[in-house]
Amino acid sequence: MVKEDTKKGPWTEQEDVQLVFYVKLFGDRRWDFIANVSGLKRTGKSCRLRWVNYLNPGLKRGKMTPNEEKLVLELHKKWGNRWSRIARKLPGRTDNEIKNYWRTHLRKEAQEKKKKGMSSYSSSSSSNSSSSSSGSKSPTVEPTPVTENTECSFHDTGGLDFLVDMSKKKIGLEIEDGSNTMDEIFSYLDFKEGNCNLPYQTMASPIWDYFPNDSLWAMDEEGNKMFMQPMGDLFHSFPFCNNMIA
DNA sequence: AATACACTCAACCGCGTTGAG
DNA sequence: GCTCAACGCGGTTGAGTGTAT
Repeated sequence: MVKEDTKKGPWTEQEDVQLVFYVKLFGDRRWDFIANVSGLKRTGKSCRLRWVNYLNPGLKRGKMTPNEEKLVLELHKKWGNRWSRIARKLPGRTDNEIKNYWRTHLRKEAQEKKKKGMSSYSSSSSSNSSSSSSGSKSPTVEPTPVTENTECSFHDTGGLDFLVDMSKKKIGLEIEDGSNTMDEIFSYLDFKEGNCNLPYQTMASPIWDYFPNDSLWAMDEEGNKMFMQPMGDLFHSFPFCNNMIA
């Protein structure tokens, strides 16, 4: 199906909020479905990309740590440009982020070291050369444990500033500084790490209380197939959504 | 202060894979 | 087994930003 007037280019704040809302509602799998029901004039592909690379609350932002850098080098040496595979070993980092990082930082570095005849990669920028695995050619490099409690977690590094600002301005959340802001936002959306992948059927989310029982689903003309009604306007029927984008 | 150049990263594109019908 | 739509991945692009001259 060819989508007419599909939007491209940078995402707006409202689109982001809307996408977060619908992913929260339906999980992060059915991207074409989400693209359709959300009313966003985006392809499912575009929605997925935006979520995976930017909106996902599990993302970690900020500079790569020396350990992460080292791990990327090790894994790239082992797997080549299998970015998504490498990304799975670095919690909170996306394939796109690692790919970009590699291209801008590490590729040059690795090439230079190769020229100099170094037999294995190791991060020169890593001051942590005394790490227990230093010099090891072991293929199983333990990733630095990256948790939401580390100092440079996504929440703490000011990701999604727009949501923060918007929350301050439009939701009325009282946020004093940068800490906890995203927690507050996602908490507000009842959207915490760890349950964002839940299929909507199993989400014990009060968000469903908002839905009228018979407004989401309808039968097709033959009456033999249920389908989800377009919900572009439904987003606006939630009080807090209107508050957010008003 | 203005300009050029370098860098970063969000987003798009094309293609291969997967799974439902 | 075949077809087609959706998904996921890797490569690439280009706008925005930073830095050097």
